[in-house]
Amino acid sequence: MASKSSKSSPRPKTRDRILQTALALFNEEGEAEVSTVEIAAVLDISPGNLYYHFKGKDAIIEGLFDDFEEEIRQVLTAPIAKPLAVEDNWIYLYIIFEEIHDFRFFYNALPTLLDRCPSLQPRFRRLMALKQDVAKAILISLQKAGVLAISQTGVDLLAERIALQITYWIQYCSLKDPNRKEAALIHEGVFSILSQLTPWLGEDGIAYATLLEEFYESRNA
Amino acid sequence: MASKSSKSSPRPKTRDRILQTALALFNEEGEAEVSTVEIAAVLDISPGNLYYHFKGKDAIIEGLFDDFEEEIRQVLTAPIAKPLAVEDNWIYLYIIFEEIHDFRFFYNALPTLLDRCPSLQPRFRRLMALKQDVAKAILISLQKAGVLAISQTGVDLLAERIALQITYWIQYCSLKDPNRKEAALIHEGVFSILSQLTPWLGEDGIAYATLLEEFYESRNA
DNA sequence: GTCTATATTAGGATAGAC
DNA sequence: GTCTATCCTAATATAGAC
Repeated sequence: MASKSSKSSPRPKTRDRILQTALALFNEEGEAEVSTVEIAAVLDISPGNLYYHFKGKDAIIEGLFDDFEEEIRQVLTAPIAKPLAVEDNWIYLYIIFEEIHDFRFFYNALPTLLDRCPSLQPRFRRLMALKQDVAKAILISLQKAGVLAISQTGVDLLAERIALQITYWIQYCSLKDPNRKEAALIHEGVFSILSQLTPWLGEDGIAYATLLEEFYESRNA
Repeated sequence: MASKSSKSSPRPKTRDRILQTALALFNEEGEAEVSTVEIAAVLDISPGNLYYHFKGKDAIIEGLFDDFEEEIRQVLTAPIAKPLAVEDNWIYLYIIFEEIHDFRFFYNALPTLLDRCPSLQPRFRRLMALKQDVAKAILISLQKAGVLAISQTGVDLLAERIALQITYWIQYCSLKDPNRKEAALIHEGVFSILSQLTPWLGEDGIAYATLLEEFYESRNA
């Protein structure tokens, strides 16, 4: 019942090519600025053909969301295993950011998009909640391990702020500087989020901050 | 050279009624979903009349931005006077949030809107930078006063996170729960932002946290 | 599955009378 | 300043041949 965009069939399937091209165009120009005709033109197929595969633009958007949801769920449901040290969670942030970047057209007009495709509303909301829950779970495990000296309500607030920052970091940075390279942008986002934990680390805070800055600089040259 | 939407002339001026109605509709349904014809219909004037006052929808948007920019600048350029204690800055947060809420249609599709109205791009970017600069200035004065135990780069990071959170808080909360009342939403946003300062307050942190929660509860009944 | 052709609609925008 | 009437354009969507 979900979309099979993976390696089930041999041929280059038009349906998948449509999704792929639509995604690229949406991300570049914004979903609102891209018409079905344009997608078809880029693919060098007829609009009629496109409509054979998708009932319309909304169906394409839903198809793309299927992919996004699947990938993001994989990331979010996997890592609830080993929190280790604070700095070991950065890899998940990276992956989430990359996922969001890949589907950034979606995040660039969330309210508009969700009320044009009401079926996506609950699904997106569940993803947001899941993201925040995972953040909270990680924070709590760090708290219980004595790494984070933070109160219970502090955890809730922090988890929410982190979830918000993850959601909008890429858009915010792109607004400030549209020419920013993806890698640098994501790297800085991870750094910004992790650096937020510093003041709750007590004595280890200084060491952590140093470590974090080294990590940050390491990719900045 | 700016828009005169204030009390300069006696009559109820159609131009202003257009702006006012457009703003209400944009906020409710999203800018993309509102046509010039619809605006005219709600106002009970003809589309032709609307086009007499504004070259088109983009001109209306720019007119609204003029108002927004003016108001937000007033707030942001005024307060650089007395930072006092941490908790005294909450009033500015309130006002900024209300301003953003009043023009939320704009924030709900920033990337799309800005590349449809390129003239607004540098203006909006300046506003974002100003917001972040003000946040930073306040944080620095608190730091210098010995209230905030935070490093120089810590201030930069914190100011950026705060600016981001201000920008997107309302949208984020509305996505989670569309029925949330404006007042509660803003109140919680102010609380969330201020609570972020707690861990840098050292010994006063506990007192501050308590004070903050009382402030939060006080409006929550 | 894919094409060509075309129907349908709606939004943006203007001309000219009042 | 305001209205009526109308045009233009572009996007969505479908029918029917290949």
